[in-house]
Amino acid sequence: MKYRLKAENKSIIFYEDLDQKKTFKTHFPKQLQHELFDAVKAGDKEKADKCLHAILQAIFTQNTNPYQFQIAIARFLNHVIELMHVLGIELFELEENKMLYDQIFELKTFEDTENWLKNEFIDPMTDKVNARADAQYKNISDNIIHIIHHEFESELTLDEIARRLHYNPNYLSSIFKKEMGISFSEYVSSYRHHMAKSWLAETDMAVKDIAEKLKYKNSQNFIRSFKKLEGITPGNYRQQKRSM
DNA sequence: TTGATAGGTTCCATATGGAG
DNA sequence: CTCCATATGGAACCTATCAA
Repeated sequence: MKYRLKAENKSIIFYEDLDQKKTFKTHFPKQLQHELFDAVKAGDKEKADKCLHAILQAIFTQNTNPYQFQIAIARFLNHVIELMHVLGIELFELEENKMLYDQIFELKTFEDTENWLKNEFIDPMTDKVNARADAQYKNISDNIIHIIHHEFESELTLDEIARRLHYNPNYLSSIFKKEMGISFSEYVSSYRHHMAKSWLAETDMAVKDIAEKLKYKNSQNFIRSFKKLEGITPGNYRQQKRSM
């Protein structure tokens, strides 16, 4: 909300003032900027760079006067910095921040401007978003695995875990797969299978008890899925291990 | 966000074989 | 023979995943 108020003060009101007095006009490609910011938020560097280029192109062709061009760039920079704050990214010290606007007027060519914006802002921001996303994915996956390893003896559903970690189940499913290479349910069943094998080999627990512990509704189901994975039934598996 | 789909789970009926 | 654990098959049902 604060951000919104600030943005309105800086851009909209300011912009309307200028427009009404008709002292000069700066054209500004809002739609493109929106696309650019979405690309940055999504960590899509390629698209971000493409959008940046398109924005500058638009600003450049619509503001023939070099002064207008620089004003438009300053405005754009303003928005970029706001985005940075919204995303919680700190690329510069405060003093540096003030000097940024001076730098605009030292940029001689279109290419200079594009490279400067790209290298100083857009790319680093996109990188940070990506790095953060990676770390977060890793974190979330680790959390899920931790839960699975500790609670495989109780009912485990993606919905329940999603609720606990405050994420959408679909989202969780996709990032888990991205990180681990297998889906949540595959991971859970393979972990349970792993535990079943070690119990069969190392304990005298009855098959039906193992089935119950692993949250199968009845032993038939456990036997069925075990056989599917292992090729032999739990009873046979145990015999085989015993005779070794 | 949604709907379709594939694969997994459950329920029910039934078979086999060992123990009492 | 009866009881129990183990094992299989088929149909209904459910759920995670994926693509749109």
